Amino acid sequence: MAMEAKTLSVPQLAHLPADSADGVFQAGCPSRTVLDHITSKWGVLILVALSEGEHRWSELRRRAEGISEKMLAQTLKTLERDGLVLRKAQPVIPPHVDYSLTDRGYELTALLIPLVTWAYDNADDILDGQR
Amino acid sequence: MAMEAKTLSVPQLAHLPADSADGVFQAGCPSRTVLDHITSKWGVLILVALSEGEHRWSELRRRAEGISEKMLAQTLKTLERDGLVLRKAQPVIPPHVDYSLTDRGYELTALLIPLVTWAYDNADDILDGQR
DNA sequence: TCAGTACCTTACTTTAAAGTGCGTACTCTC
DNA sequence: GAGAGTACGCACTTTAAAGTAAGGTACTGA
Repeated sequence: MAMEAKTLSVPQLAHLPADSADGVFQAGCPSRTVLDHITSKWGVLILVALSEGEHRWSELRRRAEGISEKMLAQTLKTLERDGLVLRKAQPVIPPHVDYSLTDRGYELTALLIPLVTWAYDNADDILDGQR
Repeated sequence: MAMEAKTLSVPQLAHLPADSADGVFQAGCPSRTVLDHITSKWGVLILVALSEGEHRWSELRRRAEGISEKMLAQTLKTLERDGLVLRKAQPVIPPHVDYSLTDRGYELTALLIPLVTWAYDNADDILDGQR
């Protein structure tokens, strides 16, 4: 049982399914747009935050430290338009709005979270190696 | 009435390992920098291209359609500094330089490829839903 | 000789992303 | 009745990312 920690069994052959996703290399491919949205600085953070459950506007603002109100609004709007985030507004005063993930959003965060975790785990090593 | 079709069996409790990667939400966290590199527009494409094996400069240039020479140079330099890409230059003329992934690079692309594949598979759906 | 290839670098310009600050229309607390 | 909280929208400015264009080297093949 020793150190199972991060012994990722490096799959030297992690290929793209060449027949299907090869198109990302083409300039006009729509996947480029989608990729830009989901790999955007704040997009990643918001998606990951929402993977932990429903959040209100102000909770997200506090969670994603450093985000401005403008960027939060913009990011949420994009993700909502992409069908990744669901916006539920209650017509009360003061306003109460809940954000959560759609099915598609959950599907995506399942892939995003390992990436973020990897970045976190490797960040120090990577930046240290640059003297 | 009963048009709440979007309900989901929320299958993925794909949580962050809260104890470890939670720090990404903090403003000064080094993982933010690393995340920016590996989720950059061209960074993703170059990494995925290299996951298919060694490539020469001009091969990468052709593969990642639309990239400028400046961006290719810059992206490769960043990835090399991050210890994700290996540069092997043969001192011949005309110059011959091969780029490949390091172990760490392979580890990363193993996570990146599912993401890119997902983006490709869902791109049309996502963009169509915005009429 | 003269274009062509391979791998870049530097300088300049354009564009898109992000930040700043203000206003709104309420209500609830001090 | 002053101030804070809530969820934004809008206009403006700053800054960082990206594109454009040109140049450079040391050759090779025509």
